Amino acid sequence: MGAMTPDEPAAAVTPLVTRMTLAQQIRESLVVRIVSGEIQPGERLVETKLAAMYGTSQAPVREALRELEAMRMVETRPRRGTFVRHFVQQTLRESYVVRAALEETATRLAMLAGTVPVEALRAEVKAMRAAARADDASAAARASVAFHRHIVDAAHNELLKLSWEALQIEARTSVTMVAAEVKLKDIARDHAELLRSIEDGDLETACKHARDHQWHYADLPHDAHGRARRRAMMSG
Amino acid sequence: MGAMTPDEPAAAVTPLVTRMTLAQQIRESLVVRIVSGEIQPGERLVETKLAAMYGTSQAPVREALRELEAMRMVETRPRRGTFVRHFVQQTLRESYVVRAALEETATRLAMLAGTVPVEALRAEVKAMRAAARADDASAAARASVAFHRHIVDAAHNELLKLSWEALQIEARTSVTMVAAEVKLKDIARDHAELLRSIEDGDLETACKHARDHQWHYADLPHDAHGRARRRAMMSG
DNA sequence: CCTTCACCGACTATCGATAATCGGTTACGT
DNA sequence: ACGTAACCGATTATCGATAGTCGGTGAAGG
Repeated sequence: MGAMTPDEPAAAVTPLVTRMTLAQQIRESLVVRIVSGEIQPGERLVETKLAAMYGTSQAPVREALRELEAMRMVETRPRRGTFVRHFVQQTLRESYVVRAALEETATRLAMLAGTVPVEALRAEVKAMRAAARADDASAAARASVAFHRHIVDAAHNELLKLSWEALQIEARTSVTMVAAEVKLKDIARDHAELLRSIEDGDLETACKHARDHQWHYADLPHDAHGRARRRAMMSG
Repeated sequence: MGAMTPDEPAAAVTPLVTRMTLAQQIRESLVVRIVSGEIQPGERLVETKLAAMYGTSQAPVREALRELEAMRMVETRPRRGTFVRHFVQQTLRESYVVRAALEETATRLAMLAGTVPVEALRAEVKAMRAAARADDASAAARASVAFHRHIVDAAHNELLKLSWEALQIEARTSVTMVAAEVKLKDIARDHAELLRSIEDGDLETACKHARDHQWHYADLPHDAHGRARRRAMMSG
């Protein structure tokens, strides 16, 4: 584990941030260390060690761990301890299928409620096109995530949003783009098509489009971890 | 707050349940009390009071509250306290929509892979019928959850399973049954129908059935808190 | 009468210590 | 040598006590 030692509350440095509770600060720190890879998947997080490391008692650490658990970044077994989840355990492939489920529903809800933010979606597609021209994969990924988040938001279902966010789309999207060598222009095109079907107002078609849009990615080659799933997974 | 006073850990009463940590026991108790309405929306949950009430220290109570927060049943503002959400009932409603999304997909995956555990599903339906005859709502709820869990398991998608479990179906199901005054016989019948459509092998029909099955509950009257949702939410 | 500020009581956030439990290890009986 | 039971070290779950913060209250000032 790292050597980070927040020996000082650094009150002067973070006059505003110190408003956060210790637990929150510890949580954020752990998130960074996990996603950055400093803390390896499968690694055990010992409460007392962390407490010593951060210079606090066990209590705030426990709380931080609980929040991480809610975020699905770690796994806690009573009286056993908490462990960093294996990223492979949640393959990219799987995430796309779940995204498909949630986003299809989000599309349905948003269209039924007439709350689809068409303008915002157009803007994101535009951003994707620009990113494609500039060959900026990162920007394209961001726009794509924003596009889908707009839809999920428009569904006005907090729990749906929560579930969606829990998938940590951001963290996975960029990976896919690189691993699957997706053409940036194709991304822009795909989203434009999805948007068009939504604008057309045909509920079932749009929903199916939303679903297939994601299932498509699930079927792309990713990496060594993603065990090949049967082709049949592509919806008929 | 209510008058409930578990002055006794009731160790003799719950020899098995004691395997759970105090925090978990407290959480379950609070869930019941909140969804049953004993604890009103907006009500403040004072950690020290609860600790005294349950005969524990503040720590397990805090943990229970954190879990409730993750479940979106309460809201915590640092150094302010935690309050029961006003949207508990709506959240219940929302959960059915999300369940619908996930279970529809689970059904699709399981059917495509040919891994639907038909026998197990039949057994659960049978259990529901028995529960209906015995007028045992608790048993019916358990069978229903088991039924759907079988399907989700059969999809063989870890992340889907994870997302589904995160909805805390158990905690919510019993509530709906009471709150919505669902007829136990209807439950058995609904599941039997869903099962039949799966057995028939018609993918799209079964999927739609799986979805409508849940959306139906989302549309049931719950209580005064759940603001009515537009009928249009019922899928067309 | 309305706004400002120090003070007060109520609670939360955090601490340090203790009780309990888990997995592994060692000693023992066969 | 093998299976079983008591023992151990490590770590979590829980406790009881304390420090600090928040909202409200009432006096002081305009």
